[in-house]
Amino acid sequence: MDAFFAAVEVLDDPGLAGRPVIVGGSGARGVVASCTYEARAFGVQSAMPSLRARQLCPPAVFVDGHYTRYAEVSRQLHELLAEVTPLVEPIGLDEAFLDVTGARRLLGPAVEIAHALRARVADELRLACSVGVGRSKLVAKLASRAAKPVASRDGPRAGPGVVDVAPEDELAFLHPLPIGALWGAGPATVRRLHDVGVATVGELAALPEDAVIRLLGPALGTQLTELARGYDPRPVVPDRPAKSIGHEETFRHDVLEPAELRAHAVRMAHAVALHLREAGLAGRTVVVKVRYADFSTITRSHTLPFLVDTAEALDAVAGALLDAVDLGDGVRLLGVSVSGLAEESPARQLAFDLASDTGLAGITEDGSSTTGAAGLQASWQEVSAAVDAIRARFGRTSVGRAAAVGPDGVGVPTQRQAPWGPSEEDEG
DNA sequence: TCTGGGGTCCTCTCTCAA
DNA sequence: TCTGTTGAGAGAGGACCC
Repeated sequence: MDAFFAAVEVLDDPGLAGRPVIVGGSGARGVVASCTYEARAFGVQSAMPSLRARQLCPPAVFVDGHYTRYAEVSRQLHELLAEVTPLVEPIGLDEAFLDVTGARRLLGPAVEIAHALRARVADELRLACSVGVGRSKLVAKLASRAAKPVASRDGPRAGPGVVDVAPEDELAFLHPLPIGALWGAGPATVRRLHDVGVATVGELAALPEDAVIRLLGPALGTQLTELARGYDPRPVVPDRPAKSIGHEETFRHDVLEPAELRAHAVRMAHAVALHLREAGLAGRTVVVKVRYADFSTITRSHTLPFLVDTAEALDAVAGALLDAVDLGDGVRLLGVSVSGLAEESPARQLAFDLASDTGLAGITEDGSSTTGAAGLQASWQEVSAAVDAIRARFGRTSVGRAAAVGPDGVGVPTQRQAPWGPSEEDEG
């Protein structure tokens, strides 16, 4: 999708059409999540600090964003894509890979499917998208980028909309591109390659693979060499199971008090537990992430011998991990996440663990307590199920623990509408 | 300029058991 | 019993994606 979040905002408020619109956290710690091509003409980009964006584009209209609305449009988009082929692999809310190998007999060549898809998205969602057609994910992705509109000082210039790269043209298409165009080559990798005089995909393709492996390690070295030579056998995978679920927040002001940080941790444990149960999942590894005032970041984790999905069990582990963390000059961001996910019922697992009497001791060497994690999981499981049932009937904010009251004052932590940093309103 | 949030994957180090 | 090797798993950090 082209400038997805910003385009949805313009769709919902036509008064914004033709103006530089920036969706993101408008506060001092916010970043740009998306912006219209009118804003891009001023040099504004995604992930740019909002303060910088404001300097570059004084006439910009800042919108805090409406995440649930974007998710709703995304669902409509994916329903539409699923009508083309069942082989749809979503990449975030606004992108997807489609394997149309099997759809070609019914719908025609891939490039025709691409044009038809663009027209349907424009008709039914009233949004613009760009489509790349290629033999591999890499080529399709880069082709879709080439199909997008271009921001210029005179206003947005329409792109081709659809770019089709034939197999025999792949290397001619890939090799002039900057190295950062390759999937997996971010700023750090680009720097390392620039240091050895490699700036384009073609220059990387000409290097011996073992030299790239020595520079970047076996996994990334092999991957980038193969991509640079046009070899990308990755299939389109429709259903990727989640590997972790978490929640993190950057605070308006650095947190210095342990008690305040613990209160945030309780709230986040509730948010994560809710998300886990809604997904029908439970996890074994609890991870706490702390970002300090100087932006340095640490993580602390603990793997339990049993699955948990209740806020109380998550909070017991997260709290013990947090107790062992030095708050330093203040904490800017706190995150709680769970990995080692499984669909298996925690109740069944726990019954087994209790029966075999394994792994129910505490986790910290200094004796601080998470000894309750197993007991809490067992005792709160039924309560959590009952709370879930009440929320399913009366809404997510109908019931919750007082300790988990969020900044918006509701009794359960909710997914924030605009998860890209505190807004000006928050800071006011 | 001063850096969000939700994720995935890779690498390195350490510990423990065989 | 002690030592060295190896592999698995956990923990931590970093890079990357949208």
